[in-house]
Amino acid sequence: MRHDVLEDIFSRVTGARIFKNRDILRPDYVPDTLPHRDDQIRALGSILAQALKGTKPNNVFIYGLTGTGKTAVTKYVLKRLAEKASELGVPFTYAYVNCRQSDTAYRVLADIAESLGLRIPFTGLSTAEVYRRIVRALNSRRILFTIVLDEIDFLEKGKGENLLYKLTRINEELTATQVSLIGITNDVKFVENLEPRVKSSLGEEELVFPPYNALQLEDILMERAREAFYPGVLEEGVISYCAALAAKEHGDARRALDLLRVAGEIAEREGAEKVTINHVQRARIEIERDRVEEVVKTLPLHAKMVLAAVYILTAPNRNATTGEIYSTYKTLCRAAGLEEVTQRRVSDILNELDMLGIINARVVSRGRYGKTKIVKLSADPDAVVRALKEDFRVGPALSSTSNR
DNA sequence: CTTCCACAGGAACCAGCGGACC
DNA sequence: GGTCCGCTGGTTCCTGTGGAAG
Repeated sequence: MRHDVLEDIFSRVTGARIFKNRDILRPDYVPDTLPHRDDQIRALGSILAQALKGTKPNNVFIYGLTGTGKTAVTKYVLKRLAEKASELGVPFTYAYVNCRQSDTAYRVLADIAESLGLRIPFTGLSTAEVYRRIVRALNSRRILFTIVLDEIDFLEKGKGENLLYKLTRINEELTATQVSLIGITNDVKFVENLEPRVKSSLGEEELVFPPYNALQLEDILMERAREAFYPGVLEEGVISYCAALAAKEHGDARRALDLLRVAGEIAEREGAEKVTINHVQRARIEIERDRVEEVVKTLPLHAKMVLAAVYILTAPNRNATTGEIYSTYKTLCRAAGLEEVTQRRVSDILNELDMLGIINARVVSRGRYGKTKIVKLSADPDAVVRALKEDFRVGPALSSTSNR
């Protein structure tokens, strides 16, 4: 995202030599070794190894917080298994679906179909039709098929459940092929709310990925840093500092890697010879800022309007209520010549902004004075306002009404 | 103890769009 | 070219509710 062609050229010219291979620190890079995940690799491996004998492996459910290596381990084991299977001449394939990217039943099925080599249009077919095609494709050949549903909790409620139910029962419709499922989630509550029949079927085996502690994160970072950076460019303590920061946030390895990568980028940008702890501190701020701007920029129009209203009403020590926000929002809309949405919708928008971590909304009862949400900005206000101004010109309205 | 504010948030439904099918 | 989809971003109507004021 922050990759900049010119930057590379500049740094080469100015002779900054920080990164040997930056991509190794990217979150989607699957390394050859996964430190401190031997137990999980062994467990998953022994479950899936059934496939090599030509029998269907049990379905697996994998839990663990973000950045605990669930995806990496799963991909790694499946890749190795597929290699082994083709070596042994066992017909085995798998589909990997990220349910956050493909967050509807239709898209999940489309992804699965595509890994089977079917061509499925973006839209236009009914989900039932896609499902039928998958069944037909599976029946026409003889393979063991594993479906990975990563971030399964992102499937919409109701419909998603239906899909899961269907997938757990798909074997009943199949003759030649057997399908096993791997569900991955970081939301423990998701499993609790699952329909019992789906839960029991999907959870034939369960695997828990514990968070990494600071020391383990350090090992991971060391390993990657060796490949990613030139020797000696990391100042003493940088790795353990990244590890410590990420360990505080529930041992998220992705976070740790991001910090290290961005710190390196900052160092390179300013032509420093070494990556220092100060670079890491700035990296933390920059990552957060980028995230906020990215999220705000892609917000729908009225969500931006609502956010602008929140911005105007909240100062460091002042919170806003739903009612206040709604009337400010209406004023903004009128000023911009827009039709305003209902308060009901604004209430939902506030919840959405809360979930995105841009604002902080909690419902309180003020007794006689009713029940409301009190809202404050939780993201960096400067980042918010910068993103708002960029593609939507509330600039003048904001600065003239702003109480900052 | 009751009232009653100021909303929360569920349910159902809708318009309009892009896109594939036949 | 009509028909059928799913998705997004709404709408309408609604019942529910914590706790200060009376």
